[in-house]
Amino acid sequence: MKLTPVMHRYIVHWGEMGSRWGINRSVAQIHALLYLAPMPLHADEIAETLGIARSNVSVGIKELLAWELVQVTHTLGDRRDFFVAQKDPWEVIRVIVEGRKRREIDPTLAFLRNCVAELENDTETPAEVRDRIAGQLEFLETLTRWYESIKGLPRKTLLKMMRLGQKIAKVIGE
Amino acid sequence: MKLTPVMHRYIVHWGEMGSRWGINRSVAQIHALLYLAPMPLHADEIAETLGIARSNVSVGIKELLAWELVQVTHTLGDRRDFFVAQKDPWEVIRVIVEGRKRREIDPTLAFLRNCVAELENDTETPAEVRDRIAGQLEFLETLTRWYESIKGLPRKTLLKMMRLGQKIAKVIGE
DNA sequence: CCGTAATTTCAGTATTTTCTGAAATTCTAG
DNA sequence: CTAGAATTTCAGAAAATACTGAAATTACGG
Repeated sequence: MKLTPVMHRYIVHWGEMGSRWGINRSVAQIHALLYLAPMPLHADEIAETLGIARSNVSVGIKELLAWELVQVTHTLGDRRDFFVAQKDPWEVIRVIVEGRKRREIDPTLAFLRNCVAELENDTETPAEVRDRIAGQLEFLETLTRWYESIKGLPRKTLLKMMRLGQKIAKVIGE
Repeated sequence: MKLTPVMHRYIVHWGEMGSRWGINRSVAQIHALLYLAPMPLHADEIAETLGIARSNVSVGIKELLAWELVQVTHTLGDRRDFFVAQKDPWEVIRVIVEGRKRREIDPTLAFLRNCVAELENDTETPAEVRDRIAGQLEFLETLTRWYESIKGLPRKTLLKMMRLGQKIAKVIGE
């Protein structure tokens, strides 16, 4: 796919952002390209457009499929896989947040619970350390409970809640 | 500082988490250590406890100071710098979110605005691409406006708003 | 089934990031 | 000032991560 200068800059920026957040640059670039592309692309075209190896695209796409940020489609008379990205930014963020929560926050919660349980009868670790870990666990639990309760709400409701929050802030700020 | 097994595991876990989120492992470990430590530590002690080079601690600490997650303190009769971490988990998250917003989200917003402006009279880029970028920009702006309005609210108010959200979710969910 | 196109795998290589240790610099007590 | 302690800098080494290309596998039309 031919990239115009703006598209080019967009993809580079997104790759850069990705790597700052612990996402492979190529993966982020593939995602950016598919996010912009008006039509489904096949792996060879992605590789050629981004100037990376075909095999690299294969691995990257697999990751994006696992994240459910990209889907496979097909055309009649073409055996190749074509890929399309989720185009709704709200949905993109939702999927990323949910994924990182499941892959990173949930295991951390389990880990902290385990630490706190062990510290129950651990006499060598200072009490202050135990309290600190317990406090952090409680904080994370508060946050995730909130997230779990609101994550399924329709977008409209979320937007209303955000506007409500802004109003409250305005009143308090005066 | 002598690490008990739980402390050791905690620091390792935190280092691991850090690197998944684009934070240098040593920096994350130094932060974890100072977060647990009941008293201020000096650089040599940090290096020895974590088994990393003194110079590495120097660089890591500088970064944590820049993030304002760690502060320097001194003791009478001791020329060395001692370091303490911010211990309140709410404050830790607040500082991290604010920092990443300033360093990454704000420049991205500026970048997207620039893209949209250029696309005004760019005939070679498909209209669909322009709309996509504009949509993403609007989304990000909605999110940051909300964040900016509530970020200064007292913790109590935030907690109330979270509980309110959970109630709304419960009612809608029924 | 067969032949070929498409895709995936993965060992080796390249690149990027992180870390070290020695040297330079800064700081302070005397 | 000066001496030594504390800290920082930074070039080079080490480690981690990402990428390539060739070979293997899979998938499909005929």
